[in-house]
Amino acid sequence: MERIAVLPERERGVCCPPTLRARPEKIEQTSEILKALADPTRLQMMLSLRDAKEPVCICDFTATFDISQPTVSHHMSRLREAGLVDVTRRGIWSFYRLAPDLPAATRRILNAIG
Amino acid sequence: MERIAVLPERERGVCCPPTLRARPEKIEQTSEILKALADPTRLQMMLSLRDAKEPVCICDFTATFDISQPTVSHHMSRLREAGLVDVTRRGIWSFYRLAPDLPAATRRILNAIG
DNA sequence: CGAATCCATTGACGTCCGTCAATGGGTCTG
DNA sequence: CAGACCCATTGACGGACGTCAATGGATTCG
Repeated sequence: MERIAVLPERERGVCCPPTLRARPEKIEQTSEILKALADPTRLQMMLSLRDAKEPVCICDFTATFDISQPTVSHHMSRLREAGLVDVTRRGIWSFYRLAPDLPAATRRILNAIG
Repeated sequence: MERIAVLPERERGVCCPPTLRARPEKIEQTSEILKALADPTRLQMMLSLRDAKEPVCICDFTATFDISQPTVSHHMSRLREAGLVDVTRRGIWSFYRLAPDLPAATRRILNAIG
């Protein structure tokens, strides 16, 4: 059994709680963002919007993914509630784009993905 | 009503499916990583491990978070199954650290967070 | 107006998730 | 060996999630 990097010495019954640098509120908020991204369909949507030069409409996503139109709408609602996305209606169509006021950290995560 | 950036012109019944750049398999895999991170407790744990100079044991997390010991173990199992984390047992203790072979993209996400 | 198109909402269903109490297996100390 | 300590697993439960079929509102075209 190899000795992995610097295992700390310990005494029974004594714990060394790690210091939590981030505020709990911030953690909660970040985990909401991650929840919104943690679905294959929504992730795909977000990457499409990230790389799109123009806003994209629901009908396009419906044509792309192998899921029903209500499900596409449902996912978009979740992205919107998470503040990741932005709608504009024009006639019959609903066009979506990345939220223009996306926090820097969120944008970093999005760019880190792929 | 203001005109948002370049809304594309559309014709009824004609869709413009966005091009999907990432392979579906890769998307699925990334979303698994995000699922593993998308819980406040696990996110906190991952950030602690990211910033820790030494491996951290379960008892420390149990002392830090306001959840039961089985729940702490359960979260660690999920992180391990996602390949994000690595265990070493020493006597009574189980020490965890970030997986040494963490993919570059995963590491970027982790650093992007906070 | 009537038909067609796009989209959001509702209701329902099965599955996964986060949590705990209880239990048991390992390991050290006296 | 007996007791204390650390940890993983199991089983259970309520809640959230992903999906669809059905419905209806809104808008445009003929």
